[in-house]
Amino acid sequence: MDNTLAMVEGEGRQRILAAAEKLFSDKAFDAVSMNAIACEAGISKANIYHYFPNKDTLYLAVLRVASHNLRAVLNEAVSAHGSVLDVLRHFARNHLQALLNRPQLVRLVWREILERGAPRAQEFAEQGFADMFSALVDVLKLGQSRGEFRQDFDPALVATLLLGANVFFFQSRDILRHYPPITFADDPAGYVAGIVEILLRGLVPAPS
Amino acid sequence: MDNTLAMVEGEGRQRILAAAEKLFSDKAFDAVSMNAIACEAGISKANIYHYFPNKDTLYLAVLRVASHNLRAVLNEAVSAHGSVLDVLRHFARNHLQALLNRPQLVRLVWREILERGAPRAQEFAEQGFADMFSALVDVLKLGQSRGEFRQDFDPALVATLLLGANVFFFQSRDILRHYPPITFADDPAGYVAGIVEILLRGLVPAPS
DNA sequence: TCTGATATTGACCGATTGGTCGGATGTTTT
DNA sequence: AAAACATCCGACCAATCGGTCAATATCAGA
Repeated sequence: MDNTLAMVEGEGRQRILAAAEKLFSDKAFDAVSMNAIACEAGISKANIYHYFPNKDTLYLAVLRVASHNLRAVLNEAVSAHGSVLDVLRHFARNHLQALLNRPQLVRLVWREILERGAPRAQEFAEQGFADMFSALVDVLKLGQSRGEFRQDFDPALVATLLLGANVFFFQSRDILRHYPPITFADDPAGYVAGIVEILLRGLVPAPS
Repeated sequence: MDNTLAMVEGEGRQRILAAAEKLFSDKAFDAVSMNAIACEAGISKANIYHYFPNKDTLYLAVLRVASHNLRAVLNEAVSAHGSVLDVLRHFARNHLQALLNRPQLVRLVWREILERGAPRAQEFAEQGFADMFSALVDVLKLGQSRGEFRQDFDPALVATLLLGANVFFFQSRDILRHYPPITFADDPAGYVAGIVEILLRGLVPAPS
């Protein structure tokens, strides 16, 4: 019976996890030392080993919670209502906004996806993908069954296209920014709106 | 007057660069030791320092040549002729094919883009971007001026969308593969064809 | 054949790495 | 109070890190 201060069950653990998440999201696994993590967490290095048996386990734990949180954030951003078209628009906008709101989590998980030879936690990433995909594919299928979308495209392909556009925007935002003809680098909402509009209406003028 | 064998001016240099490129493309900077590079190149570690003053310089050199080669490969893939529509299709297909043909180069450059706090060679990446973008934007603008495309979209935005779709496909191909509703993970040509078709015609049925 | 320059190496260096250990702090339970 | 427990840390360890250096091997031009 004391939650007086700093003793609320696993407080030390979470301090370590938070510090590790912060550092691992900026630099790669080998570029982050246990010393740096301990320093960031304000504890001693040896103390980390009281909670985690080794560096890999700690990293795995960080990745697990990060993936879980990111998944929650993204799933939360999905829910919408109204016409299929509105749902699609909301989905795209909220998805990108969620990515931009939690850059640490996104970078952490995405780096793991890109690293080779070490499928340490591909399962996590796949779970996140699965959720996004199925939700988006469902929306598209609904649109098709309602006749609001044409029937002759693969919903999974369009889902890939849309999610990819958002992820790409997130990843290369800094580069896009100092590139003259691009005006939407700092206007994610405008970017998404433009993309969705193009997706819906296409590049080719409608036959009159 | 001897190119008999193994003495063709900077042969040692290139061996080192090749080994470093291979290792750096799989693992991050700190995860690759000079020892590993020397071993991969079949020489001694000390010998590396005869050609490169330190690890950073070597990495920079690797990134420089990789970026240059990637840029050449991508630019080569761009050239096309025929109707604007055909040019666009060729562009998209060849661009993705170029990415898939040189996964090492792409991963190397792209990792550098994603790493934080160390803009070691962002210039290289930006150059590659600039080329692709301007080429693609030009195609789209041409289509607009010819009236083959509608006028009310931002060419830079569509270029981002298309390039992003390809990069995203390249990056997350492994994940896409073991995801049931996706049938195009091993069919890049089909993927690109589907994407371009959607881009051109849009999701919404043409008004009859 | 001598000479100067370029390649190449093994041995070594200080620093840092991930990880261990014994003991010093409490806190809780008995 | 004392045993039992979780928490925390300074000091230490072997291994590896990036990097240096003196010594050799190789070879072109004289």
